[in-house]
Amino acid sequence: MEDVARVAGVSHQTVSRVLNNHPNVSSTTRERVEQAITELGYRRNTAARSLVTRRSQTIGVLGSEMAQYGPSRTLLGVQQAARDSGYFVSIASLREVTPASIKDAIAHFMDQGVDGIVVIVPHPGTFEVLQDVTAHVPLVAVGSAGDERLSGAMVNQRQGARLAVEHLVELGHTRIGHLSGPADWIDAAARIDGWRDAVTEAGLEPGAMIEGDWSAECGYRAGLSIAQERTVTALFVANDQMALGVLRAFHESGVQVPSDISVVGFDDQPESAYFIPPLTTVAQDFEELGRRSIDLLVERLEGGDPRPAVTVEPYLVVRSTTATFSN
Amino acid sequence: MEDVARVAGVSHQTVSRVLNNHPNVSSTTRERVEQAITELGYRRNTAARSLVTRRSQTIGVLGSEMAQYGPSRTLLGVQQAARDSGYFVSIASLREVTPASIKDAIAHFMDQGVDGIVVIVPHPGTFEVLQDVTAHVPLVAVGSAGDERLSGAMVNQRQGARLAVEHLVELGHTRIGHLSGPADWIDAAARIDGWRDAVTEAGLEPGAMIEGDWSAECGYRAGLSIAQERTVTALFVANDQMALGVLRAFHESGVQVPSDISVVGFDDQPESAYFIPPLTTVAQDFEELGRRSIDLLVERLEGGDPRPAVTVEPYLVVRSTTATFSN
DNA sequence: ATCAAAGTTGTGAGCGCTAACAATTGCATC
DNA sequence: GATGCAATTGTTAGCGCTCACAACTTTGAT
Repeated sequence: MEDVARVAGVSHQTVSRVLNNHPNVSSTTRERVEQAITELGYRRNTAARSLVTRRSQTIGVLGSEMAQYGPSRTLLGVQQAARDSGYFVSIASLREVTPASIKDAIAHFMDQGVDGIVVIVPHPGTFEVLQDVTAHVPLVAVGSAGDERLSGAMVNQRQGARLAVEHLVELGHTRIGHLSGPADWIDAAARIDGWRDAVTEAGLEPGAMIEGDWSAECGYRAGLSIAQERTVTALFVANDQMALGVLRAFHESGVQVPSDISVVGFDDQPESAYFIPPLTTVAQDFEELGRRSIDLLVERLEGGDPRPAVTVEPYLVVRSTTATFSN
Repeated sequence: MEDVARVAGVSHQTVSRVLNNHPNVSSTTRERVEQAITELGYRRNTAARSLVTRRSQTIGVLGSEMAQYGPSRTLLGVQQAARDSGYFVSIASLREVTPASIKDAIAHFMDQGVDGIVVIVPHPGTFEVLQDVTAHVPLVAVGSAGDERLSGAMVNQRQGARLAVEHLVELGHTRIGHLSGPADWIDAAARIDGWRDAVTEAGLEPGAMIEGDWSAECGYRAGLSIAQERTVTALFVANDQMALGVLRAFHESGVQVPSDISVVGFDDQPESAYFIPPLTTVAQDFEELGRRSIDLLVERLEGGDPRPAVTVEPYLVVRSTTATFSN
């Protein structure tokens, strides 16, 4: 910086002012300094800057299940938005989600001196742990509806489930089952509620519900038992991976989709359009979710008042696993 | 730090020595200092430390296609290994891979003052761009076989393709086609070579090859045309997503898998076991790939000599899309 | 011409840490 | 008991930057 100052014929402080866009710098000096900067290829030292400003321009992203479609996609949005807002993004992904591993990761971020933290951990216990932690920096949890202080953007899961059910009701189905995610997951619970509400509102009895674990394997097993019992004519599955397993189980069991049983998934992964048959599913914009969460966090970092959580709306994508029921 | 020193009754420098595991500190003082540290909940300031040591303990990870299975999985390994080695991980994922966006991301990392960079960008042009950049820090490119100076760990793609072909040959197939990835991608090219070599070595003529783009959609289209022409009895597909599309195309065209045509994929995504029918595929350990690459980088960061690239071996997972050919 | 107010630039200190060196201590040797 | 050496501890400076404040320059009104 001293070098730049010398070349531009000003003091180091003036260079600093140019760099920080201070108002009271004459345009001629500013130009001279900027020229010196490009001439010398000068880049300001982040460590020194952080030392005095006590801000690192870094956002920590705490994630789990990062190999899955939803979270990895959300991370993409988070990362892009953060970089666009001039922040560096540091990540820590949890191999296993335990209070200890969460605290460990938060400590890691505190050591690093991050300015804020985004949590992309869809597990239920997470938020209680986070409340204890009090990281001394703003913290936003993607998809959490729990605590006002730490809730980021979230997808209206309930509405997504409603969309799926209403579609099935319109097709004339009266016995609509649900293969859910683990009931203690926030998202899974919301989808269960949405399913039950929408079915009830349509004047129907909720069909059988099976609690799954999000995996294709468990979808397969659930599918086999549903195929055997045949108590429902339509099945709302809480994610596309389980739906894949269900489709295979039905295929093996001789259950025709959609003529015997209709199936609706959730997530709209890119592959879902190529399932056999192509999957009708509820799409959610994960990247947007990430982006919005960062916007919220950045606003808070730059001194804005905590705003209410924002909601991203899902939408239905109709493909070939749903058809009118006519028995 | 001054506070800790006061509590422990020593100078700040001694505290620093304890923190950095310097040898010449008596065990009694060390203990006293450590106790003071936990008592005060002291954490050393990274920015100040970086300022004087000129190292940030941060590794930058440059990625693209992060929503895909392979890259996101690799990132997981990279991230874990880096954290285990005491480094922070900063990420920048490219929305589109262009020389400009790559240079931009590298500049971002240089601004941040990362100690080293890992590149997880499977696009071919990347490496030429990286050679220009000369980031002034060690740089490792995952999966690159090109330049000695920047090659990290890589999967033996050629061997993977060979495994797939040999399996098909053993089953009695003589007309083995290939649905490849974009031919200018490093991985795709290696798989093409491996396929051609293995087929030739078995004393056969290579069957038809179609160049795809990794997507399920393109697999679907390729599958339709292959089903129509029926010039091969076995198809080696360069990734599982395209294989999914192929399976659907065959299903729609009335081609039975595996009795009419056998199919082998590549990657072994978790879903592949639930395709209809379950996919025989070549598995590769992406996390290991990431871990090894970081090990290489860290070694270089800590002053080790540049070592030759390490190789991760893939293996075949036989499921239900392959069967003996007997016509 | 004189002064106040605003605009512009420079000076000095210090953020929290580590590296180099200086000072002190303990201990074996002569 | 004096001497030398190693082990341990303390002192000082400075990494590159921003902040608070001081100093200077311009402008326009009196």
